[in-house]
Amino acid sequence: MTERRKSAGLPDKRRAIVAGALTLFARDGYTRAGLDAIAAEAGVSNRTIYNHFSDKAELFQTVIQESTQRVADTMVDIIDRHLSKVVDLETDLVDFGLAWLSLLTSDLAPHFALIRQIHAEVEHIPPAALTFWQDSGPGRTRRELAERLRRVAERGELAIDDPARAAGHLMLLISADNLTDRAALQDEDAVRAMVTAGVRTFLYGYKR
Amino acid sequence: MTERRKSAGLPDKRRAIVAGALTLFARDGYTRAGLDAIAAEAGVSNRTIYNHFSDKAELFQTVIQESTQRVADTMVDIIDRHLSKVVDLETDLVDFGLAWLSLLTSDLAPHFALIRQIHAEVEHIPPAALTFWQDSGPGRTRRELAERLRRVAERGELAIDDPARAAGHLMLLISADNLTDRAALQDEDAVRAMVTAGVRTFLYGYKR
DNA sequence: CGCCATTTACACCGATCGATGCAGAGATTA
DNA sequence: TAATCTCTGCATCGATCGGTGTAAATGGCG
Repeated sequence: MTERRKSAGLPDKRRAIVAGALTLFARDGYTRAGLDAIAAEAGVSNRTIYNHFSDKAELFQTVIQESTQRVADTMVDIIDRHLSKVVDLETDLVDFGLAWLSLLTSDLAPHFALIRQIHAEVEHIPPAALTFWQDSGPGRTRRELAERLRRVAERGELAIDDPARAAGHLMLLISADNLTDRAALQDEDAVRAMVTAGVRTFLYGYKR
Repeated sequence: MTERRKSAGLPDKRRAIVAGALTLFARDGYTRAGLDAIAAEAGVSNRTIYNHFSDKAELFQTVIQESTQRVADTMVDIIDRHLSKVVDLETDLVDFGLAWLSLLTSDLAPHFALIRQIHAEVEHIPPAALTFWQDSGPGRTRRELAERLRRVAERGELAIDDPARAAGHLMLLISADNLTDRAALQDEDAVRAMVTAGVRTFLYGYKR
């Protein structure tokens, strides 16, 4: 993978650091998360972190990039799996939405807390890093979803003039208010009802 | 208004502190915002802050409460102004959405940055304070909007079985991706197009 | 004027934090 | 074995921060 200098020494230390940093950055935010706590979480010496990253900021950016990469991969997978062959549109969209929402309570959950940290720290993150994240994360999944919707529309099942906007609307309607009402994510029936309602609003809004 | 102890002394000091704290909390977040910086922003001595608030945490909660109160008042005003008497549903909803979005670039803008801070700090805020904010802010506006939509539905212009959910959908569709694509808020035509598209998706999803 | 509450500047404390230096332990490769 | 690299623990530095004490200054009100 990432070619390593020479011999041994750093087998998974770097991975452990990034994983631990994700955990703490997600929960505590950039400023609150101390490097000592990150080192402890990663089971690594404080000093070792500076063998792999020059800076706390660089570590933060690395965490963002790697977590975004992994989550976007998973999301694209979900899109492809549910929307490549559409049989019954509403059923497939609801299943897609349920798979989508299941990420929020999966082992990828810390990522979404990290996203909230990014939104909060937006004034203190280099614009280049922001646009990179935007493009490789939400932008990528949105393009992928838009392309799937465009194909469905081509077959005449939906009337969509702006697939990107439609993709945005669908993602919003599926996620609904998971930010304000996170407790509801525990109730499976409530999740299904929320997703179904969102899909129907989307569907009847775009139905041919 | 809020009855003050006795005589003079604290005319607007407290207001200045809360206003300055809002500015800095919104931009820098709870941890990064220092009390010295807040005092400077408010044109007040560091020590004076502790004459009005026992704690940084208490100051933060006060800022949240007062800002939420004011913004919610404004939002309820907008709802009432645009949706009390509905003439042409789409036109009125679009106008409502434009007024709604205009808040994001108004002098109330710092509030929405503060909201992002709340979302990020959600693990470090007393649950009671969270539910209070949730209920008096987003919850209140949502209930108000839901009530308006319910009345419109009663007159037969919309088919809504769950007004609260419909209100949530409408707010989402109007705001669209203002979080990810904040640059678009500067372009008035783009904003109108976004709002119109959101309203139409909502409208055709709920139209009778 | 004189009482009283508030404000202010300044000094200070203890704690935390990011970051560095260093010396030694461990492991791998030539 | 010797050289090289990483990891580790520890000590430390400088800076920042939340919060307090204090004494002087301010200004309204009797």
